[in-house]
Amino acid sequence: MRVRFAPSPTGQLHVGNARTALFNWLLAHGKEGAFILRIEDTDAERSTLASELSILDDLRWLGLDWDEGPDVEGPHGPYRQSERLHLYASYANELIASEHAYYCFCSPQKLVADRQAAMASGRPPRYDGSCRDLDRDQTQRRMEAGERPVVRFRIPPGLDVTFTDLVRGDVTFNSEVIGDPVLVRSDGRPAYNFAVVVDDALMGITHVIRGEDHISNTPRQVLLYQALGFTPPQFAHLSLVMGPDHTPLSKRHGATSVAEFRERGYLPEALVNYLALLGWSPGGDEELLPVEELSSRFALEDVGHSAGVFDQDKLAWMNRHYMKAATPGRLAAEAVRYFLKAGFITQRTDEAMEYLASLLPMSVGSVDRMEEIPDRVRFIFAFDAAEALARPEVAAVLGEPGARDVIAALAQEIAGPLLDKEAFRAVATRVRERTGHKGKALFHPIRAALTGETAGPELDLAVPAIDRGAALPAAARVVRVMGCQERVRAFAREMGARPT
RNA sequence: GCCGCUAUCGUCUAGGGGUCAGGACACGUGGUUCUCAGCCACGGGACCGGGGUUCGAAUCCCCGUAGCGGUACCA
Repeated sequence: MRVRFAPSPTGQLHVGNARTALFNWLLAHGKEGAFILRIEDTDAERSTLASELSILDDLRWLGLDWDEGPDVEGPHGPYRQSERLHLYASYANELIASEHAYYCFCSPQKLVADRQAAMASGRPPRYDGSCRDLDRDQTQRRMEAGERPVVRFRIPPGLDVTFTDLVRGDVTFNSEVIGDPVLVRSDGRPAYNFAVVVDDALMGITHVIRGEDHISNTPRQVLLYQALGFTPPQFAHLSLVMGPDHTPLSKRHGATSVAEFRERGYLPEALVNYLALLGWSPGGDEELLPVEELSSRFALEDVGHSAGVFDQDKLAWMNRHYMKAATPGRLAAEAVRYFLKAGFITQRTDEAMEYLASLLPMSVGSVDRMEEIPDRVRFIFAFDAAEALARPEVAAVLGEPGARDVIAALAQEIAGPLLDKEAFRAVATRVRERTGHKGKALFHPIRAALTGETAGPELDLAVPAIDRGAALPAAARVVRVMGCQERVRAFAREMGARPT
C-alpha cells in the first residue's frame, strides 16, 4: 500500500487538509504502507517556498512523518511537481500521438461566453469541442503563426464512468457532463487533473485518499489513467470540515490552520486525536486514544459520509486531557514561550525551567490551552497591594466579617518563607486560633492578601509557589517575585489606609 | 441551472427491520473545595419531510427538502 498527501504550497496547512494527511498517514502507518508527500506547485503565481516549508513543519509537528518527499527524496522523485515538468510534457505528447488529446486554440473569452450560454439554456457547461477535429496542417500553421494552444483531453461521449469509492461505494458520472479538460496550459505547465494522474501512477500510489472536493474530478482522472495505459488506484473521498454555521471552516470561525493551533498552545497529540475522530469512529466508547491505537484501528470503511462541524469545545477538552497527562518537564518546555512573552521569565535557564515545571500542575487542569497558563499564575509575578485593593472584588473581601483581623494576624504570623504546604498550613492554623475564624472567613482574606485575587489555584499550592519564586536567585532570569511576608505587610498597610 | 455527495441529540458519533436508540463534548442541577477552573454524580436532549415495501421502518426503496462539492488555461 502506498498513499500520499499532496498539498499546494499556497498558504498555511488548514486543519481540513491536516485531517486528510492524518487519515492517509493512519492508514499507511497501521498497515505498514508508505506515506508519500508530494508538493503540487504547478500554480507558480500562488506557490511559495515559505509555504512549503511551513506545511512540512506543521506536518512534522503533528508527527506525520513521510517515507518519501521533497526533503528526503526517494525512488520516485522528484517530489515537487515543478521539477517534474519534463514528465508531463512527455506524456502529453504521447496522448496527442494516440489522439487521446488535441491542441485547442479557443480563446478564454470564447470559453467564458460559451459557458454562460450553456448555463443560460440549462445545459451542462462544458467545452464545445470546436478544436477537436482540427487537422495537423491547420494546427501546425497556427502554432507557427505564434498562437499558443492548450492541450485538451478527448472525453469519449455518452459514456458512464463508474469508480468504486472506498468510503461511499460506487459513484457514476456520465461523460456528457464532462467537457474536454485542459491537460497542458498554453504556457506549457500541466493542469492539476493531468499532473495528479501522471504523478500518482508513476509514484505507484495504490490508494488516493483526498477531500470530497475532488470527487467530480475523479471520472476524468479515471479516463486519463486508461488513456495512458495505467491502472487506476483505489479512491476514497473524505467529507469536508465545516464551521459551526455549516459553511466551510474559514478564518471567520477562528483558528483554521495548524500553525494557529500550535501558536495558541494546543498539544499536537490533542489535535491529532481530535481530527482523527472528526469523520471517523473507532467503534467503541473510548475517544481518548493514543496515535498508535488510532492507526491500528483505522479503516476507510469506518469513515463517515457526511461533513463534520469542527468543535472547538471538544478540541479544548482533549487538549486539557493531554496537558494533564504530560509530564511537568515536557509542559514547561512547551509553555515557556508564553511565559517569555508575558515577561515573567526573561531567559530559559535551568532554574527557570525547573520553577516553571513546578508551577504547571496547579494551573494546567483549569485552562484550555497553554497560552492561558501565564495568566492563571499571574498573581505570582505581578503582585501589587495597592492595585489589588483598587479592584472592587478584592476591596469587597475587606467587608467580610473578621477579614481585617485575619489579615492583621497573618501579617504577624508569617515570620519567614512558606516553602511548602505544611508551612502554610501551620501559619493558617495559628491565624485561625488567634482570630477564631475558619473556613471561608479565614481563607478568603488570606487569598486576597497573598495573591491579590479572589479566585485562583488552591492556596496549598499557590502559597508555596510564591515563596519558592521569591527565593529564586536573580540569575534564574525569572522576574522578581514578591514573597508572602512582604505581600501581607504591604496589603495590611494599604488596608490600614482604607478605613471601613 | 446542470452533475454529484450527504442527512441519528446543539456538535462529533455508535447502532441498524422489533433496542429503554448507546457514548463523548457542550448545557442544566447537585456534591467536593477558601475561590474560579477541575473532578464526581445525576438530568434534559435526536433518527429531515412525505410516500411505499413489511405484521412491524429510524433502519430497505422512491420522491421531496436542505446542506455541501463540482461545473476553470485553481488545486
